[in-house]
Amino acid sequence: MTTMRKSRKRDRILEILRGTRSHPTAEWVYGRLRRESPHVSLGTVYRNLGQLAEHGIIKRIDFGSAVERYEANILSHHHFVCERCGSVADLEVPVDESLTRKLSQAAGVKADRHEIRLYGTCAACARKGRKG
Amino acid sequence: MTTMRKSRKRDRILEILRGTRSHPTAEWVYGRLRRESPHVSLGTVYRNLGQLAEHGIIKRIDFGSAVERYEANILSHHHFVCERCGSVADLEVPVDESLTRKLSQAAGVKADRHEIRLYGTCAACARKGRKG
DNA sequence: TTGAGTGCAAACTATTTGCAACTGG
DNA sequence: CCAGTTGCAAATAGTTTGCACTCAA
Repeated sequence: MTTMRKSRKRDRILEILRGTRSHPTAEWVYGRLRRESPHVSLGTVYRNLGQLAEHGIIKRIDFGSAVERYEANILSHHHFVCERCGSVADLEVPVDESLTRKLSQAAGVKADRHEIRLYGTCAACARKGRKG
Repeated sequence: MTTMRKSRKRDRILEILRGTRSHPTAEWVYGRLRRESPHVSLGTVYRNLGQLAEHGIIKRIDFGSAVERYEANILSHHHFVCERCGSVADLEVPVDESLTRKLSQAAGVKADRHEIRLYGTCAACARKGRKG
């Protein structure tokens, strides 16, 4: 993680992201930024979003990898995701179906299911030492 | 969603997936399948995994899109994901931090945070009609 | 001055698709 | 026989990277 110098582009990218309630893609941010900086490159947007995320100023939301994963267990269940190696494991705990209704009502949305993801370090990675 | 004929390859793909507790990628399944069918193509694996998922026989785990999304809200919060259009919205409900510990203990893993994702149909999509 | 930031284009990776041959019902 | 399945290769889509140039500290 390198130190961050100040940059007009990055500032604007952050402002754009802060100015929306949606959870935009890099492409969307690029489109917005291009209105004021027609020559900005998509690479710059990716680089800056990545840096901002690395510094904890914004968040990237996905499973930590863009790769699709599949599982044969189609019963509702939750997952544990290792933030070091990206491995995924099923949680051996019962799913509280009523939580979907409770959360939906509280949040004012219409959902028919929910999934919980626990994030941490898996046993294998923990064994390999504490450095990141 | 087309009808599914029986196919040796698809049967094996399903068996391979059922034979692991990991949550493999298409590439991983491909590697396994190639041990017994050296000429199988990656396209076949993708097509079959996709079909099995479409028919609800297996599950695909991700946000419904392989595109990375970013958000400026770095405080812990949950999300609502529309299964029609893939849009993501923050849930305006407080996060129960103690749930991380409770779930971790019950599942026997070491996690330091959790995230809940509600899945359903967003208001905009619901308005556009019931067909899907 | 010097290392970070940028535009541009090329490279990469994961996934999808067109096509001709094959196969199950 | 006919629609679904497959291998192969080419095409996409999203993301990353090398390079030369610019800019901030």
